[in-house]
Amino acid sequence: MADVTLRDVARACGCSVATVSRVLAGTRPVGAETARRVREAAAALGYRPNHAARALRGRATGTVGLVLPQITNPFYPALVRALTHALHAGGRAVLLADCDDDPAAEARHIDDLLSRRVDALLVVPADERRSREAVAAAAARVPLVLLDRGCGPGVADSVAVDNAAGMALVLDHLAAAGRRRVWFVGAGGTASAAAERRAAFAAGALGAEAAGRAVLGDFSVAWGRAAVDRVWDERPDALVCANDLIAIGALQRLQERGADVPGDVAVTGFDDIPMAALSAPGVTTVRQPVAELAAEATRLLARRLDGDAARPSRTIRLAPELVVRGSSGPCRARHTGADAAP
Amino acid sequence: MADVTLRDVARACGCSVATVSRVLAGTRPVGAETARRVREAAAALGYRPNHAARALRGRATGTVGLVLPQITNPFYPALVRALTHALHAGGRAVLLADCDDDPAAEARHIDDLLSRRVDALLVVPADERRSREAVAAAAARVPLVLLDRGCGPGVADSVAVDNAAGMALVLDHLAAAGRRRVWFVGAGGTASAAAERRAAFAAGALGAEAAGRAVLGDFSVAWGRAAVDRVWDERPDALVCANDLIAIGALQRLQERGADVPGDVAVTGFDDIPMAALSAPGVTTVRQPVAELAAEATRLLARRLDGDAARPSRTIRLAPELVVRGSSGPCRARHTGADAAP
DNA sequence: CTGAAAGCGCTAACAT
DNA sequence: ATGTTAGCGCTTTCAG
Repeated sequence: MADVTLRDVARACGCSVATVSRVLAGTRPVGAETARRVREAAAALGYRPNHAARALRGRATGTVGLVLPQITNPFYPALVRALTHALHAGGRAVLLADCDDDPAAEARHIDDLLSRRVDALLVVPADERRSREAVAAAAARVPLVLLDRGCGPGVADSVAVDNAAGMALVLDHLAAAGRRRVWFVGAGGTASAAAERRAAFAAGALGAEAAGRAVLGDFSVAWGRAAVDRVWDERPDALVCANDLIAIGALQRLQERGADVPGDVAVTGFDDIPMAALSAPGVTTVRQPVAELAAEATRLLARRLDGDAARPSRTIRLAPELVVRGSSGPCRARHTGADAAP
Repeated sequence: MADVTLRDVARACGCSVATVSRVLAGTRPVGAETARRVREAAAALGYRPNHAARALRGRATGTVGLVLPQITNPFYPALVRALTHALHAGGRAVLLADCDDDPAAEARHIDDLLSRRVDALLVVPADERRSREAVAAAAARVPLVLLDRGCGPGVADSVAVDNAAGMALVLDHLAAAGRRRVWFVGAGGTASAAAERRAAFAAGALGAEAAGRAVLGDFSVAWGRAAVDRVWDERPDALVCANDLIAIGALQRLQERGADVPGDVAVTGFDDIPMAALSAPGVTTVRQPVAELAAEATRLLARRLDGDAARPSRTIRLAPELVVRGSSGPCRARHTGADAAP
């Protein structure tokens, strides 16, 4: 069961290691007959190239690092799936690291991945500001693409959903449905998705004073629940949540307090995680184009990998899609209060 | 920005590469003063060991392959998180592969990971039977631990939840609550979790004819919904589902058809995915001990890696925990029919 | 078109 | 305690 090397194959088919290497890598023209013999011998012996040796000799490891802030955030599994499939299709392997939303852990992981000589890095930064240093340093050494969240301007190539456009879709939808007391339930902090979504709400909010109708917490179900208690007395007729987890928490708590959703209050989310379709009513949300996100990210990587590395960084924003579900259905007569009968 | 090698460090501090290597790897005693100088120079130059070279020279890559059937199954993110954290803590990196439930893709990924010289493999096999060949072949080459699902007896070390014990917990709970017309909504196929759970239901079902009260589909929300329509006319007072996704689908469909859960019908799941806590009512389920699963798996790996590789394979079964939520609350008077008033 | 040979960066004998 | 040296398996000049 000892490993079969190029030398073994060369010996078996009576030619040199160089020839075998050339046949198997397809680097240079080789005699047709020789090539056949080599391939046969390699197959017979069960030859498997040693990636470590290849990596040492050449420059590439055929490996890409994927750094996530929190794999348990239900938005990421679909993204991971799309990315790994795209990368595997290109013959690369994926080294995965999860940071638990901790920029220090993120920096350590990036460091470790670099010392493992990944050909490139895909990073969903934990924090727009505090991730910047490690990301910028890494981007100077290998092609690096930021995904889903940014990290300051010009740091690296980046591909993300257009958060502003997504919020605009939501606000238009609610306005068209006659919702007037719209509150934003957002996330604080400096993760770029959080910041962009709350800025977009403020910018797009209906009327001047509406921009002030915002409460901030984090991207969690628990915060969604708490936020309902915070805004309850304001009698909102719509809660625009910064992601689906918040929306699901808000929906639950509203129902516990006896509000009719969507009759009294509409609720919207962002991301379109699987759970969003499964609550009752389903959560109206903004779908992130996960497949396109992954495709664009791998395209950017490929461009860096076999193009000039020095090109200025490029930012790609993908258009999101509004997914209308029950949670933003028709509202009933206004000013009836949350606990009134229909 | 060129890479700093051992030679550079050696030159900078006036000693040999061997000494530097010894200091940095801590393999052999080195003079305290020299060691200090070496470490200083390494830090000053920003030396980073080249894992490819290390892997080529020694035998280990410090890398473990993790092969999953479907990362988008909401049970896995928590498992991936626990595993990657445990492995990173041990200085290893994790190569991730997702198979889309396809044993052929699984075999290809295992093959690729082996040729990348992973030190070990963690595999959640896609199928008990059709994964066996690739898994057995891989287990002959590197330490391999099966997770969450088995792959036939004696193929490799394995750690999983005790599915039979979990089902027993559920059945006891329902019996104690007075449920008598209990149906099993399971998954067909040969994935071992599916097979074990349906066998456990049949074995533990209350009464002889109860064992026949089972319908089989797959591990999905859609199947849970469809299953309700299949068993509706039997007027079950409890649906024991083979996992939480099925349970959530069943719960939804029951409510759509006007059944009261848990008044008319109790619903239970398995796994305790995040969603299970978020439906209304919450889904009573069997919690998989994810942290322990990951801990045991890494312990088994460690044992193989620095122990004798030839030891007979060992199977570890972890006790699950029943999590009681609203979906299995008190039932009301029996034989009233699903649409009767309280 | 093919072979011989020089390393990639590192570790582990083997010397000193 | 430290230095010297021989490769790990592969790709890639450089000769032939």
